Amino acid sequence: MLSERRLQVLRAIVQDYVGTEEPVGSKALTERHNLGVSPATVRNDMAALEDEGFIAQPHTSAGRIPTDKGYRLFVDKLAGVKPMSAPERRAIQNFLDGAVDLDDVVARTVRLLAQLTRQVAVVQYPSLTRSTVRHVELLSLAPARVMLVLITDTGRVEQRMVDCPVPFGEASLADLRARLNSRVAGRRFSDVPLLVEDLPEAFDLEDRGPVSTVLSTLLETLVEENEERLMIGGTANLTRFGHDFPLTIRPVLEALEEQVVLLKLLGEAGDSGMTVRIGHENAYEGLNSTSVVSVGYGSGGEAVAKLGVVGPTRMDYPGTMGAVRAVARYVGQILAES
Amino acid sequence: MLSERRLQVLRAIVQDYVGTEEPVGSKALTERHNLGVSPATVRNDMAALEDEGFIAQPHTSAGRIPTDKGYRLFVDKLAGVKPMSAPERRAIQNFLDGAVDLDDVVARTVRLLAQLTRQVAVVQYPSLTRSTVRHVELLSLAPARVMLVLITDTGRVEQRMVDCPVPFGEASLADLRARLNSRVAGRRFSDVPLLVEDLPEAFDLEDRGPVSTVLSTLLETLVEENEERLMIGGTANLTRFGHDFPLTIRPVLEALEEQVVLLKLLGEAGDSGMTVRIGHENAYEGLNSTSVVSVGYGSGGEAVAKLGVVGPTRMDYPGTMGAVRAVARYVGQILAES
DNA sequence: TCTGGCACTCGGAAGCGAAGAGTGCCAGGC
DNA sequence: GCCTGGCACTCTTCGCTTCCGAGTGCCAGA
Repeated sequence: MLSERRLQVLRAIVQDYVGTEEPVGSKALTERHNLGVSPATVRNDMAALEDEGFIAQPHTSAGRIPTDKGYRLFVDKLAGVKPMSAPERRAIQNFLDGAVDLDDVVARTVRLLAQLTRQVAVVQYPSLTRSTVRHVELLSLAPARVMLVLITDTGRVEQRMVDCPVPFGEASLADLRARLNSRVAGRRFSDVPLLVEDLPEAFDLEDRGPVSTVLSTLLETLVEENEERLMIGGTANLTRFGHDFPLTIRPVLEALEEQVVLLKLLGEAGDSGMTVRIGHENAYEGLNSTSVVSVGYGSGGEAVAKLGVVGPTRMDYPGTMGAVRAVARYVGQILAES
Repeated sequence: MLSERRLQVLRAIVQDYVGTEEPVGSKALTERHNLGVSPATVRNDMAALEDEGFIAQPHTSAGRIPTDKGYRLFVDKLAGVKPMSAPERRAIQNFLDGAVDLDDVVARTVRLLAQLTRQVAVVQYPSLTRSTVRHVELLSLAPARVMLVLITDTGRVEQRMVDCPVPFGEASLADLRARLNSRVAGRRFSDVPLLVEDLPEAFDLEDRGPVSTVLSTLLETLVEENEERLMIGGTANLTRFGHDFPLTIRPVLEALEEQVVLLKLLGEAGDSGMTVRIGHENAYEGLNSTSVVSVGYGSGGEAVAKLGVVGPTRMDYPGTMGAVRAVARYVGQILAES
């Protein structure tokens, strides 16, 4: 177990390194933080911290920088979450309040997060399966062609074209619409499959074909993982990443382009509470020198999707976590209101 | 006027520079292209080209690189559009054919363009005002709350929430829906305002309020410029930009994040045919060292939106133009089919 | 008008040395 | 037993000089 002072030393190293972006030495540490001991003592502590793998030296005659393990300890034990100031909170609320629809909410959230944290922001659209159905609409566009529109309580809208094997009468369609809505409106999407299972039986034999086609499309829409959309922003912040550019930034940009990777990234994060993945803790290789701070957000108490930021492992964790948490909270409120 | 050979020299310089990314000297030129003259002669030609402002020297003892003006001449007079090969065309078609909805078409187009050109791809969603109405749907979500859903012939769907001042009866809503569709279905969005102008008069006095509210929301949706959405991709290709990284890449990333800037960029491009904007020809300062190749695409003969790529001025113009043109053509076909 | 030759310029790479930051270790003090 | 000041040592960084070569411009001759 590390002594109290050694933890203080580690905290000081992390803070200084995050601030200056340069390896920090024993002398500078004692000058900037009054630890009450001499540089020589700090040196001993540093040697111990290095033995334990919390810090490392880039090269022999340089200061120390925290390792992923060091950041992990810092986040878990040494630093809290820095709350947003009142003006900041007001600004967040004002900015988000101006949104006109779900797309706008998400877009604004991305911008906001990117600006607050000066990092890359990632916001997932409220997921279908965890939302509840507000309304299902069926539009007859052509005799054998129906458009299916799903509206969620979070304001998200999904539409899908359905080509029926045989024409579908307007009356039957209205019937289906009515029955469908009376069964599923207000229910969770994940419950829908069970709720509509026996629906075709209520129809005449001739209509069962089209009804089944529509229903199976509906179910498809629900399970389709790739409908998990997300939006990213603030990539220009990547340029503040480090000095060794192309090598660092490239894989990150590539990862950000792969929505699958990002969704997995957010998906892996714990379901409740804030998750911080540091450096190599990220499964995806390209993000090994980045940290991901993410948290769920939702209209009620329950999370319907996640949002977060991607930044260098050398980031201001307390501040970033504070911003992410605050933004998630307000987005949840906005969604609940709409 | 420049002699034929001098134009050849310019063409050779552009080609070599694009290939090697290094200033090209007179000796290398004569070796790689059989111009039939000696380096000394080429040197004279180069001096002339430099006088005219088509090429420049980064520093005294280096080779020449093309200026924006040089690229302009190259694009206008010296190079054609390189057609895609048959296998490439097939690949494009196959890739786009798999799309399930409009979002998917746009997403796939972006990926495709980025991969083909190895540059940043920008694809604008089919614009509302230039499309025609397929269907307008009104859903009653609550007594005084209506959801307006617009469906275009290109498959695009827009929805908007409408809060009515007073409750709106189900029957009246159905009436409005029917009248609205019979008037506007199949018509161009730009004609809609005129077509619905006198619609409120057909209703009872008590319903005119809600009807007007719904209609004005409809019109709002149509004119709202910021509803011009677009998608970008391939930003990882920016890392192949140049050696002087942060400085070059930063403003470009910033520009790409500003949808307004990009829309303006595409908007400025000529309405028909391919447009190439080279370096300083771009109004936006951050893109002064990039070129933008864009072209309109559409389901019929007419362009409903634009797509293009953003890359370094030092790009393979014939190849890029060929790819952009081919992709635009196939996207148009896909939209027409759906 | 083109060509070969030649002197000149200048940027980039390589080599060298001094400076400085930071460390590890040790002996002595509290 | 822990902390401290001192000291020798290690490396990186920076500036300086030198050298090399690519590329040019110009000129005289074919």
